[in-house]
Amino acid sequence: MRLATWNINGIRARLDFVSLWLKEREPTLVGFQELKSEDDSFPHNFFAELGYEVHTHGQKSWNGVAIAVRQDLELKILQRGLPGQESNGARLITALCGDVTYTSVYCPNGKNPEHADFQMKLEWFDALGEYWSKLIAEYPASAIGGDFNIVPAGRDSWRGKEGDGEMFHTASERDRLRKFVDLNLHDLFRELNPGSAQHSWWDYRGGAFERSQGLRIDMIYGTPQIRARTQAVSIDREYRERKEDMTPSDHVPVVADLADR
DNA sequence: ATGACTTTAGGTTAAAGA
Repeated sequence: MRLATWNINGIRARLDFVSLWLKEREPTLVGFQELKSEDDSFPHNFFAELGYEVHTHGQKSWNGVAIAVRQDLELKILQRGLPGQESNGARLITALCGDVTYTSVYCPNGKNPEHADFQMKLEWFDALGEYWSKLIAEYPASAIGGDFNIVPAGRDSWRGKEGDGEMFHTASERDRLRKFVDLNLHDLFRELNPGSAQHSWWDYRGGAFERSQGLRIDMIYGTPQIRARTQAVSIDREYRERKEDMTPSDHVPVVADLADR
């Protein structure tokens, strides 16, 4: 089973890139974030022609998450929307495929520590922990992939330790992320690539990608059962490169390969 | 440098992103 996560920054603007990537990677389950599309206008036919069924939790203009599954597999949606946080955007969807649950999350940005959205971001992570605790009590083989909008540690930022305290690197954000991960979750990329300083996002502005000024904010976490089955995890850096007249997302996919049981 | 670039909504610009 190949799991992936990708913040595609507008699904309708990214169809050419998504098509190339699905054909090359052939993932089993994909969590998408930042659809920027309502459920009714989601391009289901486009994905069906590529062999995928997509379950969406969208909204107009902003946010929006989805889970795509190879159309020969059975999938059941367990949850749309983070309980208690629905008014803060369409940011979570959970599916069950076989004995594995997969959740796609788009965590709040928070803007800056002085903004009201910052406190909302912290509370959102608390709510995510509450939801996750209940989910894993019923489904011990659970994974969650998405844009967490927090840099876990110094080596995950182009700024290194110098970034500590800056937005996305603050102690309060990292405390909330750590509290969530402490629910016995494993950062699959980090554990299989312990010394790596790869990133998953680069600003569109100022030539950040060419200057290697990125952040690792897109992660896939798994419970111990998922961790035990994980064989390889990679970050698809090449999908940040402009191809012909196609504009990439500012995020790239993260891909995890799990052994079949 | 409240910058840079890109998306959406919908309008001749603004908001949001990280």
